[in-house]
Amino acid sequence: MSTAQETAGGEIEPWEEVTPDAARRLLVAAVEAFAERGYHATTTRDIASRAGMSPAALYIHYKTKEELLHRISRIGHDRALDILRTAASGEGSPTQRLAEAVSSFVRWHAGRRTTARVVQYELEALGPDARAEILALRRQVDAEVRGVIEEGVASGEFDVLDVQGTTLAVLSLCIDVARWFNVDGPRTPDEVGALYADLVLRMVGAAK
Amino acid sequence: MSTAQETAGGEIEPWEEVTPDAARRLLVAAVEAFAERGYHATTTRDIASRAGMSPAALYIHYKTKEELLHRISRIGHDRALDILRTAASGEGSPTQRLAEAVSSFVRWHAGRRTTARVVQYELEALGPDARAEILALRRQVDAEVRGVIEEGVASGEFDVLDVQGTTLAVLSLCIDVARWFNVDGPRTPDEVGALYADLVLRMVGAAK
DNA sequence: GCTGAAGGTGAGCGCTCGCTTAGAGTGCCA
DNA sequence: TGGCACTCTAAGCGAGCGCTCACCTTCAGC
Repeated sequence: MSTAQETAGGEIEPWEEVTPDAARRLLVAAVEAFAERGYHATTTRDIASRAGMSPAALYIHYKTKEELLHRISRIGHDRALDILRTAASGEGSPTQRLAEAVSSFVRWHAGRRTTARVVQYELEALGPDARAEILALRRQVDAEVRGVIEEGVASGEFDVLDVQGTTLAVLSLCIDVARWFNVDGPRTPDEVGALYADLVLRMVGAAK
Repeated sequence: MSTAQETAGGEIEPWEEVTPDAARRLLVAAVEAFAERGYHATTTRDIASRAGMSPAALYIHYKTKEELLHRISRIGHDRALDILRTAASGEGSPTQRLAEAVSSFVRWHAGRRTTARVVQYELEALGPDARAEILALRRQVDAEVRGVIEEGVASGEFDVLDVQGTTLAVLSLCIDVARWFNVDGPRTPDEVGALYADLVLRMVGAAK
């Protein structure tokens, strides 16, 4: 049995590590509000009322509004890094692992779009210390993707002129999904993941 | 002689259409502030003081803070669309025109990063009417890129399974440049433009 | 020299923000 | 049953927000 709860849709709810229950409800409410309006446009009163609590209740579980963002960003980056690591260190050729990394990373950005939006676009609202901690995680994200591409180049499967530039472009493509993906749109997260994996394999010159 | 002024760096300053001078200074100050901190985290006092004026002066030239964002977004989208139209309707094969479209669009996002950030990421701060107007421009942006890809498919130069999905991915790649590009980083806008044009041609299966 | 339009300022209004405080309700254990 | 720890609320503080208003300066036209 998984340690993570699953929703009706079969998607993993990644906030089970946040306790007690009231703290988790506040955090989930904050993710939704930050994703919809952005950190600065969200009020603590809005977060509390979404969680069905009074404004003061927020400060029992979190010192400041920024701490809420920090917790969300930290957990979200951990999850994103975990997804990439699992794919990058799995079995199979660099081609297969890059395809799996891109498709699972994209699925996460599309399927958990609200979280991904906060994680990818609200970084600058963090203070210097928290931002530095998160930036370290992002360098690890970059390193995972770059590693797979380097292996593919070394094995001769890939044909890449600028490894770091291509790494950046691959991540760029995946991350931007959080900006445009629409749950009510014509594509499922799985479909976008498959399409983007194909496009990325083309970008690195992998044989089909 | 061009109707646009040029800076010392040779880059076109696109705000010459904004008059009088004080209104332009306020608008340029707002672009910088919105790009740095986001629309909601920027105060009208900050904008005015960057322009060397008192807080009240802003309201002589603009009805509200949101009108400033609207003007910036409108002019920026017009410029972005103009860049794409010029490239897409130019001479040469679909391959050449797609490469030119991507490289010039990316150059704009990198070289005029502050404007591009506001244009691409502060859309949701606009009210319903203004947002609808801007969304119409974005559909035209999409149509320009899709048009070139469709021509390449029709001529047999491109090998694309999902034209609309690939169009979205191409635009996605270009737009995300505004998020990560760093003026002090190792790459010039020209270099990123050339790299991304190459990557996009690979994505559409164009012969090298 | 006078006038009106245009562009500017200092002061501050009404409001909402993030956050605090005093105290009430609830359940656990001696 | 009493007391304590924990959780939550009602009320509201000080600060800073977008924006306004009364007034000042500059300058072209007569």
